[in-house]
Amino acid sequence: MRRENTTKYALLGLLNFRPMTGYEIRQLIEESIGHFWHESYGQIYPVLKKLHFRGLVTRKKCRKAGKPERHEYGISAKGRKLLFEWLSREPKQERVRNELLLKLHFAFMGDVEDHLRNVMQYCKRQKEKIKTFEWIRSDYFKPLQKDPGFPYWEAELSYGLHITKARLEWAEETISKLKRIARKPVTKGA
Amino acid sequence: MRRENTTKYALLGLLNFRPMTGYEIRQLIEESIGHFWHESYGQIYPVLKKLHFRGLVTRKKCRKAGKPERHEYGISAKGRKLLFEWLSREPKQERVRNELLLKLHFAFMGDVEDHLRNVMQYCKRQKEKIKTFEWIRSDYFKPLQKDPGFPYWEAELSYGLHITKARLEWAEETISKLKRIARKPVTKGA
DNA sequence: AAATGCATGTAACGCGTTACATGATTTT
DNA sequence: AAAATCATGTAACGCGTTACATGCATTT
Repeated sequence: MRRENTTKYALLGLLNFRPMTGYEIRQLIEESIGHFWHESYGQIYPVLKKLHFRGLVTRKKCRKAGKPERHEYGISAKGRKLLFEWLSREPKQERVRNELLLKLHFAFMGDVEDHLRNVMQYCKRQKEKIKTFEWIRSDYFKPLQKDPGFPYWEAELSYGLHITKARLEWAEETISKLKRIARKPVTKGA
Repeated sequence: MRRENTTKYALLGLLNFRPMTGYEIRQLIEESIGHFWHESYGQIYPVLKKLHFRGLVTRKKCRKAGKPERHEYGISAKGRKLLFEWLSREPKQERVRNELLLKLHFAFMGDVEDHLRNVMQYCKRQKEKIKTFEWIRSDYFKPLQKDPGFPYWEAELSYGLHITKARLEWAEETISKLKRIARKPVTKGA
């Protein structure tokens, strides 16, 4: 079983909203699905090229007034068919690699303070994320309420909030645990 | 900034528990840190070879009675130094790619039933995971209580529980949302 | 003796990242 | 005119996966 290039489906899905250039795709990813997906230019442009070669997207030179030349890509009927076929399939499970937890697994070998600092940093990031999510919900989502995609986007956001809050809770709990360890090293304990 | 091969640190960390063969390493990963880390043989063996070449691990032929030849690797002083140096550094942030959420983002383009099925599947897996975690806590952890690493491993497990419960909650919430959509498609709604 | 399983590895492949190259446009 | 920014790409690299190869030991 060969590995599946998911990038191509991400691009097809985005192009099914509207035609876009590679640059716009990247920007849209950042601002709309950045919480759970990423693509780099070094991936986007070659994949677009390949999709075009395979007839899954159309490509149109378009030069807007006072702008450098750009290529606008749009999904083709063939591409849409492939996208729908992929959409109907079960998502493949992500394989996680959590470096923070890996380090914690070895933490007793090193300095507690280092890991405490790491978890505190982690904790801070979760708090920031939650603020962002709440901003999205209250401001960014306003004009989208009538969109057929809205309930799904709401579900995505909710995912982010649930997970991030869980991480935050864990981090706070773990910080106090690490603080106890730092005060009372096991090698010296009763 | 070149990409960092984390596999090498994972292996060094595990070998710092005790000397092991590649096969044993793989097994240990599966049973101890499998919830947040993975390595394949095709990665483990070459990396061990490279680590040996660089003098970060020692290698010893060891043939146990009635067993095929095997190589046992152990961490060297140099390797331990590198491990500790890595341990003290801040973990690099993971870049997520959540295919389930990506599909949800495009879900309104396709069939609600497909996505409902996906989320239900996801929900089921979370329930199973929670059971596993609870088994680990009640049974697997028993003999480890006195280990200096124990509080950290407890924290790891707690991470798994927090996250998995959050995912489960989200899944249940999302299932009812999707069921509502399935009954009342937006294109026909009031 | 054959089949299965254990254990160790190599080879091929391709995804994805980082760094670099290019040119046009806007700003200073 | 120079610097910064926008936009589009290519090239090199290497991590990690999958598939394959090998050989010994145990089971049937």
